[in-house]
Parts: sequence; structure tokens; C-alpha cells
Amino acid sequence: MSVERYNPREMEPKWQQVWDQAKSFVTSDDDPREPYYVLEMFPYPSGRIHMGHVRNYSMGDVVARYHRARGKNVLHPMGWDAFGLPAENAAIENKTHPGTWTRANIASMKAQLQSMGLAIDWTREIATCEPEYYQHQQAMFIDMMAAGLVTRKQSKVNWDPIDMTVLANEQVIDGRGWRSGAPVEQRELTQWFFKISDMAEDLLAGLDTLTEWPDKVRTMQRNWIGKSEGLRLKFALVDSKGTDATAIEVFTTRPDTIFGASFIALSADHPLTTQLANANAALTDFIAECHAQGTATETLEKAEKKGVFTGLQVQHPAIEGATLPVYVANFVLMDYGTGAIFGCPAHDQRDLDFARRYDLPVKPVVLPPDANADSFAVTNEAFTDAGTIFNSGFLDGLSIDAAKQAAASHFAARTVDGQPQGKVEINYRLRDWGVSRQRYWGCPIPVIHCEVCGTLPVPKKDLPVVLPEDVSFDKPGNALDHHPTWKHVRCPQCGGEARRETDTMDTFVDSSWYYTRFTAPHAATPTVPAIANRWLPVDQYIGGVEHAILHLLYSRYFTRAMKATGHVGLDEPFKGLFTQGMVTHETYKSPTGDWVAPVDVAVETFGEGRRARHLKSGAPITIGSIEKMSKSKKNVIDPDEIVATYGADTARWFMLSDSPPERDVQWTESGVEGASRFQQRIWRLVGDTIEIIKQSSDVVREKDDNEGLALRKIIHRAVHNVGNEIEGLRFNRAVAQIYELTNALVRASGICAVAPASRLAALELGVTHLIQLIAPMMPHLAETCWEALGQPGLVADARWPEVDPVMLVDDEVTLPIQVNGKRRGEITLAKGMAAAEVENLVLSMDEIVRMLDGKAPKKIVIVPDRIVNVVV
RNA sequence: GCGGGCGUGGUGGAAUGGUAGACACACCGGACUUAAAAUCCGGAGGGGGUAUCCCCGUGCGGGUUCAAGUCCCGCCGCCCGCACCA
Repeated sequence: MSVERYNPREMEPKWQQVWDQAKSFVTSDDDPREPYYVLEMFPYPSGRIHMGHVRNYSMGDVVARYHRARGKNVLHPMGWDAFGLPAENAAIENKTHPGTWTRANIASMKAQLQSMGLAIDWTREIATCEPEYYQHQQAMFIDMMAAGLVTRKQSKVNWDPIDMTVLANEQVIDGRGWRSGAPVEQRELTQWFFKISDMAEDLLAGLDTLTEWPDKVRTMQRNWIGKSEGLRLKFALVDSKGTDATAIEVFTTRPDTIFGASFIALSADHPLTTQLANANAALTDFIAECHAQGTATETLEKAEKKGVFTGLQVQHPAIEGATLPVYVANFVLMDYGTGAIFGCPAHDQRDLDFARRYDLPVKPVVLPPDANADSFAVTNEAFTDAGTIFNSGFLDGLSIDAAKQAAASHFAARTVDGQPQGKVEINYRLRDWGVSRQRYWGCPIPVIHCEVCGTLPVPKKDLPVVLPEDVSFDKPGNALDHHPTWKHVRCPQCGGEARRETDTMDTFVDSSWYYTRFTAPHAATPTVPAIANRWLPVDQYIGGVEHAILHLLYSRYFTRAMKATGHVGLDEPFKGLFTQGMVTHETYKSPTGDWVAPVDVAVETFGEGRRARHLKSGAPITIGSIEKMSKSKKNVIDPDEIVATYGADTARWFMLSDSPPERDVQWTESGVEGASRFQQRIWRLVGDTIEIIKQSSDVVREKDDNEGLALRKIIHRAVHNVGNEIEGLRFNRAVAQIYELTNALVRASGICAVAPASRLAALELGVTHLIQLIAPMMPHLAETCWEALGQPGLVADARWPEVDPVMLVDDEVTLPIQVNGKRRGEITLAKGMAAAEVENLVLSMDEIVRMLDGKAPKKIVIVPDRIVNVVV
């Protein structure tokens, strides 16, 4: 039988058009079926899709198409995270407008995504850079201001003096701006913040409800929020030495070690430090040194503990008459706790390093369980484990936890300056979310500054605050700020001259609520709460683990903020979360040490080994390590080329095969070819089956014989298993199940061609079901086969095949037989046979008799329908 | 330093405490072909034996169990996240 090869280049565009015209994937809000919302993290429109996108969207599409087949009303939208710095950089380099660049990129990426045949409702497409989207973000910002969720405060930022812009920490490399190379300065700027830290406790508690999230992500968020319980403790100054302070407040999680205190350390940015520096040149120098060090985050780890003595002394709060020296130290952070600590060198490594450097006392107050109180000493390693408190007056003999409580109540009952000396306090590592960016290409913050009336929100009737089109990027800095007229407005309150806020919002704000907008993408309000609440939370969210903290935490916060302002009625936006692995590829290097792209390399195998040479020059190429696909290492494969050569279905299938989706997948030529061959194999199987049906049309079909029945069992089991694996997002295992079914069907078709009467019906059923099983993964091939088989309608609209539970049950089982835990044979028995009967049968088997060698078995373990173990 | 994860053939990977290596890639042999590609059939963890078979084997060392890749303890190695958070 000769069947023509399947031609994806011809069939894929055809079916894409059919789906489009039939509006197959357009989702209606008032469909009575159960709603299901699947979403992949929306892309940044960089210009071209990459293999990571292909993997991400292939997975989401399988989920979407599968749940459609299960009879759900599936929402599967797509949009663009379209604001951000790359567009401005491109504008500077190419003399274009960021909007022109971005919109062109969206157009080309959309065409690429459409060539993948994704089951997406494109009528809901949104781009965050369009006023239709960001006006609603501005409205919500105003609502959030009114609800007290927004604040404006001074904050330290990384400032690039050449580019005249604020840099994110990742944009600071070795203390220098990533583009300008200029040394980065720390600057105090007034910035807008979302008060996310007010919600720290709620965001922490909510993590426990997210049972369909990876533990890893929940742990990362928990650590990021960084809750710690401790004591705020006042140390009275012996002498103010001309400052206005009478006491220093510290935060500690170890009040149990108070008797081991040997110094106080202030942050370089502590208000008291600033006062003292006025009259202390050494201190001024030291503060400058701390600031210089501050930006080079990577080197902090190894930075030596250093400090300067201030000349101040405080009273020890628990030891009558004792005093402690006050230092300014480089390892104390101003924005955590109170910006001051007490040092207990014996039980904190940093404090110990500091104490050794400045010859301060090291007094142990926690005794390890097996140590002797008279001889225990701390030398170069602080003791931080559990033990018993000693050398500590009223705390002696207590456990650490008991001592913490005892110290807390002790200091709560005493006063300094008429206030309690100690107060239990919970601190969080989580900082408020600074959203001000001094950039043009972002959502304008809808605020007006008036000399007379202060800072006011733009009245909602004046929204949107639209970005001006006529901007110039000739000068470094914020093009919005440079615009000649844009920022000059009338005060909405007094009508006098006023100034627009020229900061735009962090692009993380844009992506913190887009999933909500998809539920009502064209509404005149940010959301239609009734509709949003019906769709949300997102049932399955899929994306890269690199967003495990910021994007997901901000989105969780923003949903709560939207609830507080009446835009949605829920706290947690994403019910199920899946974080996929990266796409990797081998790297190649030329003799001169330059990276070489895979398309320019020919790899050949010889026996065990492999070698590579340059395709054009023939020069030898070194095969390097397997790395994440990146432009810098040139180990990228262009999805367009794969789609053009093998078709989208092949790319999708390969992305889902072999590797577990949460792990990295290695892109290989041979793997893609394998996927392509499988596509042809399915097409041949369908062709052969049609041929068999045609040729045996005059054969009288009989009831299944044993072969036919066995095949039916395989088919039902495959349908059952593939469904389970897709629901668990174990696509690689679903693929393996499909391969097994295919192998069984190909074998069966060979037999059936000779003797069709009692097997044809089973084969036909199997092939039809197989096409439905592959449909979520290779939708174009599936439609082609579906049509060829004469099935009605589109396979995209077909219901997932029903599984007959009877077919999942075997009446016979093959049990392995172990002797002393080692497999020695097997026996096929009726299912559910009584243990005594099994035992008799097993003991009479020749192999077992021989193994026993006349000895009586000591024990026989029989796990029904599972295994038999004879212990001798 | 803290937190999390991983370690199985030549490779990617399967395996509710119950037959280790499913499925795929690569490889080898055979069929078809003038030939090649494609396709189909078969082989294959390592070692030993003519063979029915036997021994060894999931990073290393112990332990629990009738039974351990899986559970427990201790190491080694690799990866990821956070990182002077008091």
C-alpha cells in the first residue's frame, strides 16, 4: 500500500483557517458549561518567538484542547507585556518610536504564534501599551490611592549618572551601569510605592491555600516575605554627647542572649549616625565607604565586618552598672528592623567576626547540651544551635524559647523614657513595592503635583493620561520629563499651574492584573466583577520559574488590592501553577574560540563518539556544554525554521516528548526527526486502516475474537491513561502511552489486513481514538486524519472518548515470583485468586521446587494480584 | 551561610515500598532496493555459560523490611533560589 507523505506545510495553514472561520476557539461568557481558565504567561514582544515560548504555549494548548474535549467552556487568551525598557533602547538605536517598534514586533510574533495552531481566543487579545488597557490601570491606581494602598516616600535607588536613570539591581554589574559603564550612585528619590508590606501576613498565610502550586515556589515566596518574630528593645544612652537621642532601639530575634551583649551597632544610614557624623570626620569617611560598598551586592558576602566607634555608651539593660560601646558598622541594614542591633558575639557569626576585630568581649550565654559550663568557650565559630541559657542571671537554666519569652515579659514591664523598654514585634523582609520608573515607555502614573494643593490624583473623567507620541530620545533620561508641554497642566482643584507626574509604572504592575482583564477585555471598566469572578481564579497558569517570586507575588498582592477596591471578589488569582523547565542546546565553538550557531555546524557520529565541523569552511568545531538557548552563545534554534521544515505539530510533539515538563529539555536534531517520523507513522497507519476498511467492505464483520478484545483493552487503557497524564501535566508520560498504543495498532493493522472479520471494528475504533488522543498535541495532523477517516465535524470539537471501565479490568494477572526477594519466575493466574490457592500453585511449580531444593519455605508473602515472595 | 531540588543503560527518561530500565533517541543486525533514503522485522545494562540459566547492577557507606531506585541515618557530587534580614 502506498500512501502519500503527510505534508504539514500544506495542511497546517489550511486547518488554522478552518478553525478561524468556524470561530472554534472564541469563548463566550454565558456558556452554560463548566468554565475552565488556562493561561500561559504572556510574552514580551521582543520581535521573535523562541523555543521557550513554543514549549510554554504547547503545554498550555494541550491543557486547553483537552479540557475543551472534556466538555468545559475553556478560556485560553493571549496578550502582550508590551511596555518596558527594550523598546526605548531600540528607539534610541534605530531612531524609531518605541510604540512603532513594539507594535511591529507584536504583529510578527502574533503571526508566529498563529502558525503554531494554538487554540486561542484572539478576540480577547490585549497589549499593555495601549490606552485601552492602561487607562484601567490608571483608574485602579487612583482607587488604590483612595483606599490608602499607595504611598509616596523617599527611597534609595541605584542611579546611573550618564544615562540619568534609575537602575534595577540586576542592571548594576560590578557597581557600574550595565549600559553606560558609569559607577552607580546611591540617590534618595521620592517614589511611588504600593504598600505590599502591609499585606505580608496575609500573603504568607495565603500560601498555605495554594495546594496546586509547586512547593518550591511556595517556599521561595515564604523566604522572600521572610517573617521573623522578635523583640524591639531600648538601650538608654549614658550620655547623649550633643545629639537629641536618649536611647537606641534595636530589633532582635534573640533576646535570650541579652546577657551576652557586648556592643551596639548602628547602620551607616541611621539618623543618629547622621547626627554624629557632623562632628566626626572619621565617621563621615566611613559612611561614604559603606555607600560605595552598598551597590556591589555580589561582593558583600566576603566583605569584612568593619565599624567605627562613636564615643557613645549605653546602659546594659539587664546588668546593673554595665555599659556597652556604640559602633557604626557596615553590616547593619537601615531598612530592616530599626537599623540598629545589639551584638552578641558568642552566638552570632557576624557579631563574633566584628568582636574579634575590635577586641570586644565574647561571653557565651547558651551552653551546648553536652558541654561543661566552666570550660565552654567560643573561639572562631559562634554557637547558634539549641542549648541551655547560663551566665545570664534570671534566665539561667531556661531553654532558648523559654528565655525568649522570659526576656520579653521582663523588658515589657520596665520602662525607658516612660515607655516600655521591650516590645514583641514581627518583622518582615518584604519591602514595599516601589513602582516609579523614570522612563517614557510605561503606564503614566495618573497624578498631578500642585504647589498649592499638593499631590492629587487625576480626576477619573480626565483618564486616560495618554503618553505623548512626539517624543525625542536624543537626550539621556526620561523622555516624558523632557517633553516641552506634556507635563504642564492645570491643577484639578485650584485651577492654577501644576505639573504632571512624569514617572511611569514598573512593568510588573501591567502584568499583575492582565489575567483579570482577559475576562472582559473590552469592558469600559477595569473588570466586570461578576464575569471576572466566574472565570477566576485561573485554573492552570503555566510559565517559567524565573517568575516564581516577583511576578507571582505582585499578582497575588494586586488581586487583593483589586478586591479591596471592588474590582474582583477573590484573593488568590492562580489556583494551579506549573513552572516549566528551559529549552537547552549543545554549544559549539570554532578553533578561534567564537561561538558557532547550530545551523552552521554538521555533527557526525563515529562509533561511540561524535565530532563536528563547520558546514561551510569544514573547520573542526568543538562540541561544548549543554546550555539554555541564548543569543550570546548562539545555541538557538529558530521556531520559524522548524515550523517551515517539519511543521508546527512536530515542534509541539517534540516539546512534549521525553523530558518531564518541569525539567529542562534538550533540543536535538535527532529528536525532532524522530517526532517528524512519528507524525508520518500516524499518517501511514490511518492510510493503511482506511485501505483495509475499503478492501474488506464485503467481509462480514464478526464479533471480536481474542485478538480483537485484547486490542480493545489496550485502546481503553490508553485513553484512560493519557487523560490522567494530561490532567497531571505529565505530558512526557502521555506521549509514551500514545507511542505504545500506536505500536499496538500498527501491529494489529498488519494482522487485520489478512484477517479483518473479527478485528476490523476494534482497529477502526483504536485508530479513531488514537487521533483524538494526539489531537491536543498535534492538532493539524489530527484534523487531517479525522477528515480522512470520514469522521463528522472537527476533531477539535469532538468529545474525549469514553472509557469503558469493564475494559480496564483484566481477568488474568501475571505475578512475578520471588525467592528471598529475587525474581525467579512468574505465573499467570485468574485475578483475585485466594492466597492459599496461589500458594499451592506456586509451590508446585518446577522452578520453585528446584529452588527450594527440598527445604521447607520459612514464610510465603502473597500480595494479591501483585507479587509472591517465598522466603527460605 | 540559609532554603529547596536532583543523582537510574551510550542519551532523554519510566517505575502507588512489589518483575529496574516502560517509551523515545542513538547504535547494531536482517528484509525490501541496482543503490541510497524511507519503511518493516529483530537485538541490546555489565559479566559468565552451548543452553535451560547464574552472578553483579539505580552516586558512596550503613540501616529498616519478606521485599528498597523508592523509607531512615551519615557522606560525596551537581543544579536552583535567597543572601550581612540581627
